[in-house]
Amino acid sequence: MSDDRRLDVLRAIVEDYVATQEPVGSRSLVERHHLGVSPATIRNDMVALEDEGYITQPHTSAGRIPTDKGYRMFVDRLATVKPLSPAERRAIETFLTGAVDVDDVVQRSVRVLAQLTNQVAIVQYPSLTRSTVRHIEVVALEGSRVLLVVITSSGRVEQRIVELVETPSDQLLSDLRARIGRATLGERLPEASLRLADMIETFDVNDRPVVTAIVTTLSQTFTNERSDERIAVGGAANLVRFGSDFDTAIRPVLEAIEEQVVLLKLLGEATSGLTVRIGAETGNDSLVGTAVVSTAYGADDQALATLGTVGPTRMDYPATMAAVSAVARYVGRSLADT
Amino acid sequence: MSDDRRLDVLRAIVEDYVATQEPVGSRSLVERHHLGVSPATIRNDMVALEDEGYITQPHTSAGRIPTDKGYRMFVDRLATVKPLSPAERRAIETFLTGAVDVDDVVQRSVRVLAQLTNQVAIVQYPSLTRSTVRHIEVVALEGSRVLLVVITSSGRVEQRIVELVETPSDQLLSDLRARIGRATLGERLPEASLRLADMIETFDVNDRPVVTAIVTTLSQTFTNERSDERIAVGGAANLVRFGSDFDTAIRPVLEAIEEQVVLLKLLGEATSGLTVRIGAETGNDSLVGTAVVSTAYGADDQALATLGTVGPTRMDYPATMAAVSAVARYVGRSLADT
DNA sequence: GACTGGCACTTGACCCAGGGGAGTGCCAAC
DNA sequence: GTTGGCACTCCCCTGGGTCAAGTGCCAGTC
Repeated sequence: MSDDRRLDVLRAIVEDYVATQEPVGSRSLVERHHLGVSPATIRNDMVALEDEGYITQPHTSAGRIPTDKGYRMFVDRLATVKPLSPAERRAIETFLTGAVDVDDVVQRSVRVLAQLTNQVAIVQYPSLTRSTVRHIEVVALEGSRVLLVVITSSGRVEQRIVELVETPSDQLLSDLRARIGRATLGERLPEASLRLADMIETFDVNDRPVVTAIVTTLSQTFTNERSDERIAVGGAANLVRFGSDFDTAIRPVLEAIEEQVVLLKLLGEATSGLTVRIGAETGNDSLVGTAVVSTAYGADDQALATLGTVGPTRMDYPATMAAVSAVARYVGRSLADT
Repeated sequence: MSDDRRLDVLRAIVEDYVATQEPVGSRSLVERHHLGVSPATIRNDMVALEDEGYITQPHTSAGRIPTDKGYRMFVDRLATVKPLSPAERRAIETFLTGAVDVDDVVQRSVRVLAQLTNQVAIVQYPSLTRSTVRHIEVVALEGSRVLLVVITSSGRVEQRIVELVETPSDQLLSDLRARIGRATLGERLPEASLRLADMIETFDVNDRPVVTAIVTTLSQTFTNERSDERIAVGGAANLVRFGSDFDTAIRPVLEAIEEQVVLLKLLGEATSGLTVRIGAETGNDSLVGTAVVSTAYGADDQALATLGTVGPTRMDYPATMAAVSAVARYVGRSLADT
């Protein structure tokens, strides 16, 4: 028995099942793919594939459907890249150009990704801890309030208002501004935070209260976990495609995308490559039958955060993978411009 | 036949149907409410209520369910206010205190509202056009880039980066800063935008390119429709409660909450009072069986934006209405502090 | 005139059996 | 290794029959 053909059969089963959503039998398989052998032969291959755990039958007299292991094999060895159509490329481009700020980029990319893949799209906001400080501004407001603005290399702008106990002198502020700049410019945020902490003692004791208040607020902003966890979700309407059984198929996903923590886990570590996690590989037991396609994105060569889609395991992997990496590429480029 | 009792019957039907999700018959009605009459009498009342269009039967031999008109009557005349429990009050309070910025306030309130009502919660970000300018900052960045920061009375901070053709002098910038401040401080954003436009001609012709670039960007920021349309949605998992028929009950809502424009329409105009829109009153044909409870919220006495919930018409109106107005109150207070 | 008990009627929900069809596994033959 | 044939399995659909809930109506009572 030829090993090659057996893999061809697996590929055909995955493709057909993804297309029709129905168990695929030996007869329809030979009809739709020119395999050059009879249904009986295919059946032999099928039992072999089933023995190895790549496919399974919902019930005795039904066709076969791929198992998670089958999908994995498909993704790893059988899928051929499916380049985006020019129309799709153009869609991404027109969607993302015209974004005015980082918020906008994220919102738009989540929309376009959901639309391209017909799945639920997830985009993590550019990570703070992985960016560097591009600019810090300290602005006196009315009274003893001070506005702090941090601009990061990823174009993200964070601001905080600090209520001070006394109104600081202009001189102190400009001094502070200069020293903060010297200490943090170009540094990664976590390091910048450390540098700032060291800085407090270099100031006159009288100024300490003001300096401390400002510097610690900045530090907090730099290491603020919450903003590192920000996530945008889109395409919830595509949950329809998860199947008809609401309770087992749709509800868990709906619940997962409400929980930022779960979502972050799903997206996974921002490794640079495209990652596909199928079924149990998602690390979430309640998400049987769902798969996550994710990748890191970043300005330049630096990974800033992750984005991806979550959909049913019976998804069009080549198309989804192409869309995810294309959007990631464009988002990275778009952020570099901001 | 007593009109009073007939309304009592309607109230009982609404309450039972909301509680059980099943058509309610004359027998169970007299059992669960001490109406003091026999099922047969109730039946007579029921045909009257049905003739007037307040209730209907799914099929000939089933119990009655309220029509949209019935719910409306219930909300308008029959519902008794159901004050929040102390635990619920505390939940709102602890959820909203500790919010670091406006973004955070909105995110948290959408969560708490969804949790309290077990419905889909919608919170519109504080409107820009209805706020006034609290502070504007113009900061020179590296090269010929300039950072513009706008702080509004609602605590919202918008920022834009402008790429200029030439590097402006410090003197020009501080002049600009002063004049912009004078022209816009305390003004509503649309008016501030007009004032800025008038300002350009008061500058030296040589400075015009720089001034124009900065001022028009500010203007755009003030009148940016997109940010006026920003909305947070939460509690999508509660869609479960909309019923079991995915296509007719859940999908339309899912689609609606993906579309900002539709959402904004749903929330409706930011009138000051609590508004309940039932079925067709939502103005959206595909949302049969859903109702929207919304209200304006604001700092001080000024309406800034709207928030609310969308749920099935068979919802617990008194509880939902109480939760929505309570959250609105707290959000308003919380924004005033920021 | 309002209320009540009784009763026939309607109708969806549930259960069960039987036929049809798609697909399989196995086997003997090539 | 491949193929056609064939018996078998099991889901799906349909139809009929029962059941329970609830109604509408009517005659009688207060």
